[in-house]
Amino acid sequence: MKKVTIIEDEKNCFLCQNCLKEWIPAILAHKKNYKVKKGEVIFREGDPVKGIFFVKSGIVKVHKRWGADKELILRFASEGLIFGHRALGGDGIYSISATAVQAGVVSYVDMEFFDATLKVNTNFTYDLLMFMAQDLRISERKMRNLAHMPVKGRVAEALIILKDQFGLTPEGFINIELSRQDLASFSGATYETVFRVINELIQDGLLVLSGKSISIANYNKLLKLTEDIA
Amino acid sequence: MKKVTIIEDEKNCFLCQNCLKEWIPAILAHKKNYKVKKGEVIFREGDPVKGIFFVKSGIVKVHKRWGADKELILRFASEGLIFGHRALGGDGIYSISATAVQAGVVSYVDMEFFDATLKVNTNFTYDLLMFMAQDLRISERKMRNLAHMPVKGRVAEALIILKDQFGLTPEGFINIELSRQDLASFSGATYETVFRVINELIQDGLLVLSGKSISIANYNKLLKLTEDIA
DNA sequence: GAAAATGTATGATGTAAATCACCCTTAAAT
DNA sequence: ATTTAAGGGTGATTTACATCATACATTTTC
Repeated sequence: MKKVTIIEDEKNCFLCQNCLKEWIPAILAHKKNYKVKKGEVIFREGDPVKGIFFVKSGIVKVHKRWGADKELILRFASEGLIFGHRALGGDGIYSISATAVQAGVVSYVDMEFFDATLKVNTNFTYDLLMFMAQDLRISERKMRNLAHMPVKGRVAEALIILKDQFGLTPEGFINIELSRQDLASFSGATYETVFRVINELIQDGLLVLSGKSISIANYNKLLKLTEDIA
Repeated sequence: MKKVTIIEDEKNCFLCQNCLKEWIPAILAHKKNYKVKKGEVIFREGDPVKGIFFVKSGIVKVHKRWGADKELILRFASEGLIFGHRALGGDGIYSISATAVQAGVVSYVDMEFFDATLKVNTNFTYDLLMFMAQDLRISERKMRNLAHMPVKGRVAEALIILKDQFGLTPEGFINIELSRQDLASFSGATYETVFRVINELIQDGLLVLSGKSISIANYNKLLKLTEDIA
């Protein structure tokens, strides 16, 4: 990661916007900005925890591996989102990896300073608590899906989540460049199975492809695949 | 749920022990204690959120269903643990169900009061944040396991978690009465598959059964089944 | 600009785990 | 006390996925 200096920094800083005005100088003094390239690993599962990150621009995948060549993408952190915060109160080892899937800039503060920020800015702590409750609801739904929902439903849900998080291009395609392998890892299935499922969804007129871009042609039918009433 | 009055109530009250002394009278004024029978539903996925619960005694399973007859047990709340807190900052609908698996007493405070408690007791909010970060790490590991770990490993991990949380009886058995169906739901597999896997584990000398009770005969081998290095 | 690496596409084969089926025991309910 | 329900045990069958194999396209690298 290459360190970069950004002149105007308060405007799109997650911490600055959620903390006391009086604390902003402290944030600016501690914060470091890093440029990350596509595919660059920010930290790896098992690494010692050094601090907390925020996405300034670009997209970061948060993932966990199994064995040598299997991974599960837990979520994508896009502009304004925090990542690495699951390390709070832990054993000092990152339980997940973070890798840029689209080049951008990430902000970083060391753990000690982040902890001080929480203790000083009680409103920020409260807001973060609400945010993490939301994270937990999403995780638990995904757990249930992995245990019981067929792959088709999981792919459908993955696409809906991506559409909600990243929106659509002017042409109506889901606005994220994602490899098929990453889409498979996000759905919790293999590349080949996801490939076949997508073909079925195209046959049935729920999706339309254009190169790597995916467009949702029938949202209601796609949504129905994510529901549990057979 | 039958409401019960408990005279000495500060001693084993999760809130009292983590909040400011000055706040305790407010807690005692708002808190309600309910007796729950084995199998009794405390709240159901989809119900409107009314408040937050704490286990005073007994064991509560937190679970999420799929279709008519499939469920996944997310975790067990035992003495002193909070449940229902994922509702914080949500849409006012419980995303999970809570059911007693062993009779006991649960405490309850309404959402409004809990929210006030968070705002007044900033240390409590901080502690809860750390607790939820831990919850998130556990959830994400379980997600990864459901996606990639074979059932044998998941059953092994379930048993280790149960042993860590509930300890052992004097005779060395995992100290929780759990139906095979619940063990299967906690492992994210069907009753039949878990039954077969347990038999294999007995054959291989990793487990010993006595009626419904399970004893871990070879902890290291069991632990090895939960690791990802093939 | 050749070579290596990475992503995409698709059929054939294998298998882990779900589903179905049945019976048997124990606990709860009428 | 007899029925009903709930949990436990076990084999046979099915299936949804993963795995394997192979080919081609595209991007990156030296």
